[in-house]
Amino acid sequence: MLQVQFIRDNKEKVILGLKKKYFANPEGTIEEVLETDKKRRELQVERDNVLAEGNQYSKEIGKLMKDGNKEKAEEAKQKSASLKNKSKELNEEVTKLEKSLIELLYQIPNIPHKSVPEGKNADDNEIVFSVDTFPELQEKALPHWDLIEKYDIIDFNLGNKVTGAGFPYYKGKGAKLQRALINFFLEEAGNAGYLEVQPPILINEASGYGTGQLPDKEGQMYKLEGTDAYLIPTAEVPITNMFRDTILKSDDLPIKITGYTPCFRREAGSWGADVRGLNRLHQFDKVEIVHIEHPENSYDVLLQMRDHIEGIIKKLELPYRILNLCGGDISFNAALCFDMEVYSAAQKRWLEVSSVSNFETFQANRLKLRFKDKNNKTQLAHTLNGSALALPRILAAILENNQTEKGIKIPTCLQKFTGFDLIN
RNA sequence: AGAGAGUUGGCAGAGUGGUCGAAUGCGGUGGUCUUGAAAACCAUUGUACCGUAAGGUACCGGGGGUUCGAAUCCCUCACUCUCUGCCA
Repeated sequence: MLQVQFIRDNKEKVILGLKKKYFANPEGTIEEVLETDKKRRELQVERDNVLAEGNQYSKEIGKLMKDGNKEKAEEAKQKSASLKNKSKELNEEVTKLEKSLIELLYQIPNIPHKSVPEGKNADDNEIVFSVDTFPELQEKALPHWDLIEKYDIIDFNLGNKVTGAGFPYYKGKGAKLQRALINFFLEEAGNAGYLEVQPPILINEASGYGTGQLPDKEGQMYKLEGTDAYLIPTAEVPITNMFRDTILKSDDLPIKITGYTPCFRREAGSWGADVRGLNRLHQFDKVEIVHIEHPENSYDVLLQMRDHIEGIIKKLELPYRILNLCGGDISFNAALCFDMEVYSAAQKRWLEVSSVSNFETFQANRLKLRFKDKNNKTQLAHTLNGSALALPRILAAILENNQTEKGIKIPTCLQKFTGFDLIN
């Protein structure tokens, strides 16, 4: 959520940013925000004045009662009572305006950073880097959904029976490979200085609002009946919300946290031909990295995070590319976002395996996540996060790219975790 | 899940209707003293909104109510602790 103060001070900049994001009717929305905000402030002053007057009377009454001057006290009571009614009315209006202001602000996405490319959709994303050599597969190369069956390492039908579509069983070497990937990712993050946490995988509504999944993406999460709890769509939610309603000390920053969790996504409406096999699931595993940073450092840090993720992909020996998402494709919350994609050679497709973003103060404002700066002033921190990494598509790419006649070769970096070097 | 007791500022802990944004202690910050440090002493030390400022308003777990006036009384929800039950 943008700060009203920021919108007030940077009206034109905000409108231009919203246009870059292809937000409908930026001028009208911003105008509405500013008007609502102005009215709110005016009414608040009025209400506060009435309350101040009432407080004066109350103090007076106290004194008069003590002095035993009942008549005058009664008089003052009458006046105070009428003021009270007035302040109640004003207060209701202020509350109403505050509510509509917040609702308006919830609809407004983050303003893109200046280096976000212009563009309407995924075709306009800027390719920051791409490998130029791709694995050459034998003629009979199989897509991963066939390899999975051939080696009996993942069972979708069992998942269908026990739970439903998109909840596969990993079996034998498939399950071990999953575990190896999780361990490998966590170890890499640990070596890079991240504190490992194991967060809850259920979150409450306040947390959903804190990181921006609510109110707009409610349909993407599973809600537990009879509770206000949701299954997490990403570890970002429970990890970043660790710092909700927090004022950090200056030297607490930077904060770097990693965590492995399963992630749950309803993916309502996006089920179709493109999502066979591991390409899109309702439950999947992911290791996430989260930063809380000083505003001055956040863009350097974003690149460091990108490097970290790139390093992991390189160690896995997967062909990859890095995209700088354009204004039309970048997510609601992000100011700048890089997508990392690996090439899955049998499908002949790029698969998104990570997304690393700087939210600047957009999340922090909702979270009330602040820190004391050098001058002991309280200001909003910057939050960043990235997947490092999401498992299923990495698995798909490993299976497809590393298939040989003898079986599937396990990347060297994983072998100490799997205990085997071939799936056959 | 049942019974009882709680929830106050960074922490500990007073405060049961008016001058309480809140005693006191600890901690933090600045200063005096000292060659330096400790100790001692003095001052200062919550958050948010409005305002150029002076200042005003709100906040004592969340929400609602009673009252001219609520940290204090009432209702409700959440959480914590103790005992009982259950349990990986």
